[in-house]
Amino acid sequence: MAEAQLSDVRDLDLFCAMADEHFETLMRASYVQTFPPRIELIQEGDLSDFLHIVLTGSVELFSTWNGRETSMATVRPVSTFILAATVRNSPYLMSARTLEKSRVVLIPSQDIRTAFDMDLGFARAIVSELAQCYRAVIKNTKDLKLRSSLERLANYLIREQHRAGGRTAFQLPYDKRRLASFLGMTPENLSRAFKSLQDYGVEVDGARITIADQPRIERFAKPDRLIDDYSV
Amino acid sequence: MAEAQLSDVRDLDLFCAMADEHFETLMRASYVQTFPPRIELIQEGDLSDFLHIVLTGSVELFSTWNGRETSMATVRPVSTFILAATVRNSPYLMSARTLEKSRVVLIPSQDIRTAFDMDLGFARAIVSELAQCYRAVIKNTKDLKLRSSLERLANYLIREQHRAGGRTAFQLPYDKRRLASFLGMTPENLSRAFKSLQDYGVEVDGARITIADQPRIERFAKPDRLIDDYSV
DNA sequence: CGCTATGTTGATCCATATCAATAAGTGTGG
DNA sequence: CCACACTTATTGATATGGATCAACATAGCG
Repeated sequence: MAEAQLSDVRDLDLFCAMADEHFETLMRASYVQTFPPRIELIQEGDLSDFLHIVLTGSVELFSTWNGRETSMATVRPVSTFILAATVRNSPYLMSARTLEKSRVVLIPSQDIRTAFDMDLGFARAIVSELAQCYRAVIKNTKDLKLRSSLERLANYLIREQHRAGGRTAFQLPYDKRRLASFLGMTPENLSRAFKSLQDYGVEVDGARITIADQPRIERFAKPDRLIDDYSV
Repeated sequence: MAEAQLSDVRDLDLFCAMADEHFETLMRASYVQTFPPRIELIQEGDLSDFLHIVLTGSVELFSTWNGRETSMATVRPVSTFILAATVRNSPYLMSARTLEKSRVVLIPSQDIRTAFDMDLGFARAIVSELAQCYRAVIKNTKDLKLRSSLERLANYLIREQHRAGGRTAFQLPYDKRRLASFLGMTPENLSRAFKSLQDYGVEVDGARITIADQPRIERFAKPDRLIDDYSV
């Protein structure tokens, strides 16, 4: 693995408290691979052999049932995914596919479990990461059950704006079809929802969003730290 | 704490691998309290001071936003709740109220974190528990996003039947109003959904449900281990 | 034994899905 | 480098699942 990438991994919350020796052992056991777009990295139901880390590109987590499919999350660099399946040694509950050309680290699940037992800092980090993932999904459930699709979109845009550094204009990070699925709505309904938000000072030009009237959209969206704050 | 209750706690997955000494320290720092029905034990947004364990009775986890409320889960004996907030030392994302008279153990969050650092068996159990909680919420999200309300009800009934030992007849564990909210629907809609399921051989008499034609309801519900199996 | 909360049923409304047609990109191979 | 195919996005028309409103029934409970 290239030096720069290695240090990106090292800097992850999950690894930064780990002893050098243990980290190096883990990395020696790992693989780095570059995948083209739209490659299925993981199929739900498969047994968890590796913890995955996205170095570059992006990966979509999605699930299917009875011929239907829904987008569950998008993983962006640099972060891990399917940690829960790894530590429980259980089948994946979600599938994963690259959205674009992506570089991914694969760490054998067994080595993760071994490192957990040997390194208290790493153990603490795993717990912290898992708890954060849990809380993120709870927030997502609240978003889904307590808000209408228009409210979900409005709050999503406010969160994305925040993630883009708070600028009034920013780009949607992936296509609208996926966004619709992530927000639990159809592409047609998303398209109409964007139009409705024009009344609240949101301008849409393709993937470029401009929040022209911040107080107005926030008055409508009512963002809540117990749903929308990533840090809490 | 009474001997029988203490051993119930000891037998929890979370504590059973823990050294005696550490478990006793934890229990000495804890409180046991009995609460009447409909008491709010936790308010979302409050800081997490205690890990809670339900010994008897039952506790509802719910969330609110903008004047709306939704039921997130029901905790039944003997299990813990809000472990994630405890380990992250963060505000609760859900409120909790007793549904009936309930006996609850309160373990100071700080003692949990101390025990984590001293006892590898406990650390492993916490990780395992958190990962399981995470996976439960993911399953719930898949249920919500991939299924109609009728399908959610049908699968819920099949799961409850399983939990009741697989008998054809069983009781709903709490009132229909809460069940509706948990399933993400209105009480009126739930009432009609129950009527619709009569066509699939489900008989409803108050809180008593009879699955008269198991293959029929399963053909409709299409239960899936990656959504409905608690053990996976 | 009434009172209040819960559950049911009917009528209606609304948010969102579905179906259909078109437009606009986007990538590929000739 | 362009033409074609294919996917994505938009828009309109319509259908429908589920919500809301209202009335009534029922059942715990003080």
